[in-house]
Amino acid sequence: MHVKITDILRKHQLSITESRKKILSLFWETGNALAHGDIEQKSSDEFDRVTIYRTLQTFVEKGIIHTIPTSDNSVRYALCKDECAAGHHHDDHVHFICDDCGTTYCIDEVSVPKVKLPKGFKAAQTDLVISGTCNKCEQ
Amino acid sequence: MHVKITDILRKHQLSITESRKKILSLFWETGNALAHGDIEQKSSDEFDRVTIYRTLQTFVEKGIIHTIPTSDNSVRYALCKDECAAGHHHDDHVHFICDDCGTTYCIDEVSVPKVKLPKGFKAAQTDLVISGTCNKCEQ
DNA sequence: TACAACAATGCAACTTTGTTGCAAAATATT
DNA sequence: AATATTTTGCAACAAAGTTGCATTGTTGTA
Repeated sequence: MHVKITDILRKHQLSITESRKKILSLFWETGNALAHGDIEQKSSDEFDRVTIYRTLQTFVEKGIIHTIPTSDNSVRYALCKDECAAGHHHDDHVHFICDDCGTTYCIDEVSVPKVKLPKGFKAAQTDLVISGTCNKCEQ
Repeated sequence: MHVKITDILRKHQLSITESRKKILSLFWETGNALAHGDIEQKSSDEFDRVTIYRTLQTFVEKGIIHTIPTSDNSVRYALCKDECAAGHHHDDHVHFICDDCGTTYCIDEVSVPKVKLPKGFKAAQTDLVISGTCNKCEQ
């Protein structure tokens, strides 16, 4: 498992550091999306806040993680699929945010439908974010 | 025009105040979505920052405006259609954010396609946000 | 129209979130 | 193992958002 993580970093031409390994493994273990705050809590003062900001930024630029827009001023991040390359994200799956527990899922099974835009509008990225109740909070 | 604005406030059982009239008319005049910062600038020290926060919050609760999720930690707000009621928003149109000029459009012509979710997931709200280049920034 | 009841505003103080520059430490390269 | 490069932590700051409370403004009623 640990080997896998350093491989990912190497693959994206990033030097192997403690913080990058730790933060990347957090995403790996959690499975779901994480906000900056989540990472700060889970790494519990292991790293400086600034380091987390910069690491996330680097990961996004390199195509290791992608952002998920939200309406509550807490952008979330999730692991990209292999197809993602630096600068060009291909995350055409749906994201689901649970109103109860706050967990953010990547619904890989469902892909974002293509949308026709009015003349002159050119789409670069499309995000479909659904909020509601997840399968754990549902009774 | 001014009559219309007070009517909207009255219709949602809100008392008519200067700040509410001003902020609501800003949305009306602009047509596009506005972030908190935009409103702060456009009302140029006419009101306290706190008042703007609270006014926006009230408008969302009452169903006068709705939020548009973004990936840059600057939630935007736009006028709801008539069908929106307090607590229940029905904004099933697409939102477009221009990467160049930052303008956020409500693309009313296009409606959000329905999506099948895995078992146990119940959707309350669906947001389709597209970013790219708008028809003004396109040459 | 004036008055009482209520709601909204402004202010101050504070918390949280995000940013920048620079010296120290860690990583990579030879 | 030694040097060049990158990353980190610290400090200081800027921006964004929140809360309590006294003051002001709004509404409904007499």
